[in-house]
Amino acid sequence: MSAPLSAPNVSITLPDGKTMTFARGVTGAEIAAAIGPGLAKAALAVEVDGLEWDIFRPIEADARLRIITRKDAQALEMIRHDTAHVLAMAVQELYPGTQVTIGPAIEDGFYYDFARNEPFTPEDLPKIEAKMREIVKADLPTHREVWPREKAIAHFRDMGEQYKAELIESIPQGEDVSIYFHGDWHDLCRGPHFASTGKIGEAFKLTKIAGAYWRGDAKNAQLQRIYGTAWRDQKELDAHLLKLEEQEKRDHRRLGRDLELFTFSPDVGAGLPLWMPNGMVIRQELEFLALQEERKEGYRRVATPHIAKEALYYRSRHLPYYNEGMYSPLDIDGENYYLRPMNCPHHHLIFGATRHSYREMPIRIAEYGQDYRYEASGGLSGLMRVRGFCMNDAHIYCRYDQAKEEFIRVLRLHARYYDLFGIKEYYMRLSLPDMNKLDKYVDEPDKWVAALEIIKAAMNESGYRYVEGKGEAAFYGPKIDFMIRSAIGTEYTISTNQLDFLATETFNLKYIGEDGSEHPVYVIHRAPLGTHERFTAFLIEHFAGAFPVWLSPIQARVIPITDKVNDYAQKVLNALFEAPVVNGTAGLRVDIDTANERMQKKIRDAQLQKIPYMLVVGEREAAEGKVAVRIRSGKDLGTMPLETFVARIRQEAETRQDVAD
RNA sequence: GCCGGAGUAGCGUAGUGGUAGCGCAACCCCUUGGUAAGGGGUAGGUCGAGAGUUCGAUUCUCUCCUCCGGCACCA
Repeated sequence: MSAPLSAPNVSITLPDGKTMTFARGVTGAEIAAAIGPGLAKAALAVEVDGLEWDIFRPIEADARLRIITRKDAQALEMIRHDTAHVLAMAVQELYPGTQVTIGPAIEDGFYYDFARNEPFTPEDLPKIEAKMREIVKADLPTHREVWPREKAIAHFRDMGEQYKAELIESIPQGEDVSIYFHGDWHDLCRGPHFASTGKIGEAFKLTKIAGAYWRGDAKNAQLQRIYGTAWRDQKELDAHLLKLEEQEKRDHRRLGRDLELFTFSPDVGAGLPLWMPNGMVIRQELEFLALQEERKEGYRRVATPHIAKEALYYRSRHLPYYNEGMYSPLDIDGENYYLRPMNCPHHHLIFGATRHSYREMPIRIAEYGQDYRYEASGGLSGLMRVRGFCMNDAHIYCRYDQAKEEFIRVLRLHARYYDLFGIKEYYMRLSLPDMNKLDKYVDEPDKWVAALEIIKAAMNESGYRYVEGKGEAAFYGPKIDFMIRSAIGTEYTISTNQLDFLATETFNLKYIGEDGSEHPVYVIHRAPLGTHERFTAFLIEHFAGAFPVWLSPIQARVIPITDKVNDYAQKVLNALFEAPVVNGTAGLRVDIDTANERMQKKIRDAQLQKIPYMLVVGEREAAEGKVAVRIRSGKDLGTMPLETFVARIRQEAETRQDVAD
């Protein structure tokens, strides 16, 4: 054991503020021993100059140390990684012959991938978890050994751990590898790990079983993955589980059913949504919004067919580059027709149908276009990922010198929409080609670079922050994607803004310049409201089904207290129907509940349907020409003249802005 | 597409080798009630589809469809 020495190179600040120093080569475990049993118990690890470090690795550099205790944020990732190890230990003990592969810490928890012929079943999870708790209780000590690469390969191969051996083989020759032991069980691992299995604590839970490909490649064998969640204490774990429950309540699939927004039928087909009357309201209001905003921006609307002949998709390069995403062709009189996966080719044909002067550029062609894509069956999810959808599409044909400014204008349109909906939880991704998979992208290096420069300049000038995503580009050019997360945590592209250098060639899209000759164009593909399907799915979750008044399928419900006031209630309803609304689908969407039920029951029903306004009318209101207004938060706004309420709800519908209460 | 799980009335669910219950919703009756479920009754199911095993299948087997959790895919 190293006590403090005379040539101190390593110093540590204890939780009480005191400093201790040690010689180089000391390990965190030795430091823990030196600082006394009380602290050693609290210490889960040590941190060196802000980097995570390993309690078993000799500290060679001059360094300032800090003890990591359970309370520290750094402890969390280590807990999760250690718990993954304990999971692997438990599984190998319970199911001999199971091979281990990898098991990292992830957001909220960890997983471990196993190779085993028999599938794990949901009933296995409690057994594995019980075994894990035994291993934690046993508090098995950890130690670290460094082996030469070749020894490690031979060792794991002898054990029958083919996957581990393969992993080590991918480490460069001549390098040593570290092996971590927890008791007798050991694994190739970079570390760091705690001093013993007992440090993990009790706040973990196995959550699900899944299939996963070895090394993330569908060509490889499929492994069995066990997921778990792990936290620093029970309180954190409980809070996490509660959060998951709350998120589930926002799931658009559940709310879509409860609020009768959309449905699916096996008789129609997977991924082909049926919009119900309530959902259609949202869809139409979104389209009205787009129509208004796009008119202000100089877009002109078109309408084009949902199918086209094979030749069009060869020309557009969809068949060479995007064939897998398209439905099989329809044979019509011996000729192949395809359901269109995108609207671009049709729009290009419209642009190409007439000659364009440089003076009239840019040309902005818009359509809420219905498309069909043969998405992988396993990827379908409610309205978030479908096979038939309607896109808020437009193509902007512009001169090269206009591209940057047009791109920025589209970004600003995005921003206006997002502000309107109060969407804040998103990020922008600059989607780039993957240089290792060049066959997925058209081979025009100079044009890729030029297009990228325009987008980057547009992003810098507009000041929007973004991340880069390799391998996310379209085959015809780079793009900015707007990324959101669904209630169950899956990430989706909700909107997109793309720059296309290819279409000018494939569709011979040109304008006549000042010099009288033809010049190429850039095409901006943009869908700030994405598809009706995905955008509505997102809005359902964003608002948890409680839409602002302008989007609410039913904006107000009249609730007569007794059938004696049904006539007056009907008068209230008619007044609302007749109130003019400038925006949207014109007129308010209201109904009346004349069921033979008590008012309390009717209020409850309206509340569950998340209707913004309940207008309770009884004999008092009828006598005074008033309505008693209750909002869905439960708040009672009191009695007000009918005209006062009409003015309020009209204002909300027209401004697309609810009055704060 | 791949691995695993699941489909019983509009929704949520119970159950069985001898063709099915319950709650909510729907409909009817009583009740005329002042801000989150009044009481009673009625109707509603080829138990996802097809085939096989069996005297007999919703139940067991197979195929398909659809959904769920992941993985892969997502121009």
